[in-house]
Amino acid sequence: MSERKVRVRFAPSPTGPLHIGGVRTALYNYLFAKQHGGDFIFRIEDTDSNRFVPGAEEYIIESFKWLGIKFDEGVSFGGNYGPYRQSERRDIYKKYVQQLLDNGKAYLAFDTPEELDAKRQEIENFQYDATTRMMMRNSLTLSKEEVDALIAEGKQYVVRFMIEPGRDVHVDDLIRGDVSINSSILDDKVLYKSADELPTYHLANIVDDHLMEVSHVIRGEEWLPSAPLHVLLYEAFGWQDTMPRFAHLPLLLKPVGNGKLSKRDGDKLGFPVFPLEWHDPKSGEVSSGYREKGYLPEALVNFLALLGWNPGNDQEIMSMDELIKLFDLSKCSKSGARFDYVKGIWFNHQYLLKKPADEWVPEFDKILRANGIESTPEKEAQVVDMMKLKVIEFTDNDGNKKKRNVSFVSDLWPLTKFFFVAPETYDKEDKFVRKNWKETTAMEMDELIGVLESLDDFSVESQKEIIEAWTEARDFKPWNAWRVCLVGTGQGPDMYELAAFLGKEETIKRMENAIAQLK
RNA sequence: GGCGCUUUCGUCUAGCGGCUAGGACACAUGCCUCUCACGCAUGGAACACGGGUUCGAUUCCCGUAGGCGCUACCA
Repeated sequence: MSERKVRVRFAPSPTGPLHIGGVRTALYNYLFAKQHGGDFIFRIEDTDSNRFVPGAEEYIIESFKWLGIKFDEGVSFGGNYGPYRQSERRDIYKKYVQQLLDNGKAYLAFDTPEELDAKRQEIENFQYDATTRMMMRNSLTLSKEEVDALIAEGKQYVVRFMIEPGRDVHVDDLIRGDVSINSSILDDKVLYKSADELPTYHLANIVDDHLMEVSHVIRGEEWLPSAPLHVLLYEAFGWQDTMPRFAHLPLLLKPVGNGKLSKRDGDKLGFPVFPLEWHDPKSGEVSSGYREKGYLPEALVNFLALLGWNPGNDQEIMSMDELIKLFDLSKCSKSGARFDYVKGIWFNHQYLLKKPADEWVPEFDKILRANGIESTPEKEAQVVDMMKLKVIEFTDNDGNKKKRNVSFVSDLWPLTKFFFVAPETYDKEDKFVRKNWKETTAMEMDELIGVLESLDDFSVESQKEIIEAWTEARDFKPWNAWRVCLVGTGQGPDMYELAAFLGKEETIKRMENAIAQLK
């Protein structure tokens, strides 16, 4: 193929929020474009006026902004190949439809939806193609006068592509190699509808890709069956020399059960399928988003990149720049990938740990405030550092109690409440309390209070020196009971660190309170 | 039903004729330890099946079975 400039596009239809599978498709296009110094185009395919959803376009743009996937041209980004919204390209399509009509590659069909339904009832596996088109109402069977009359009457019609049967059509796919099908199984696809004066996907897609000089079409596998049709269209226009190269990506499958990942699966199974939270303008329904769940965009990108592709070695953590460098269409897998969101959580954990504590603070502070706690960034960063390697308990979808690493900033709250709020009551029945609070403990804690009170310097080092000398002399381990006093149960960081964080006064206050309650 | 794509641990995958079939997530165990952990170490776990081709198949070919997709005046 000719060595022309790499230009790829992501072309969603604005029928709702961006699906996570669409995000991955866009990501691969982006990686491919950037690796080759090419352009990445954002086109809106709104040729189905019935399915338009307000706000979807803005949502999609905001999603990519959050993810760090940047377009070079397109709707809202400018460029020299516009307009980039298909509903604004009506005149262009009309011209090309006419060209096909003039060349005898397409024809007008007047069959109403009802008539078509009737035919489908009448003939099993009815298909509008070479075997049936001569029994339908179209410009092939009607006289020129009849056709003109129908149009003059204002009768609605569609333009159908005339598929020549009995030909093996080959698609050279970058991921799958040569794919061929016989043109006889293709139907005479509708390319244009007079009702709304808009083309269908197939026509608009080919015309736009050609006019926008798209070099590679990287899209989901669901398009593979219609790829031969697209090849035929390029031929019909005489554009085969500049036809883009195709790559059909494997689909994202449900984590459990059968079928591809759908918009409805997400919240049902406990994970988002959309990058951003989506508020449905019609139903008012809210679907969760990765951003709102506390995912880091770079973690989501990394996770998604590896669902259907890998660099050929064991490397898993990769920045966007590394992905751009390493991405390779020929290393994409061919079969669908189950969406393993548990691994997504792990990716977020990895990326969260790479962030210095002060970068956790803004989000952490928000959560604290929501719980009525005011603190300082310094203190909050300290807490993050003490607790970021901990584990959080959660309930999975089957109602089982499970544990996992701190993977989201929001995981911190249940683990860190005691840093800011003293335990109000002490539960004698708590397993940890029962095990570590013995008859003599109150006395020992009293003694420890005495030791702490003697400290002028309440730093970790100072405490450690004095307390350790004391425990050696007395030969016992006060830490678990001390933990009960300050935390209320068996959680938290190193005791010296915790005490130093709370300060002498608060530490002793909590201890006295515990002694009084647990007596 | 028709057509196409696809098939390695539970999951994501490496492998591109000869390997004790590798890694990661998840799971289990041990070590560490002032709690829960992190970390570290260890472990269980896979080539769908049947024919070929070949000295030799996880790898190439053909079937079968399973999975996925498409089959609209939706994209």
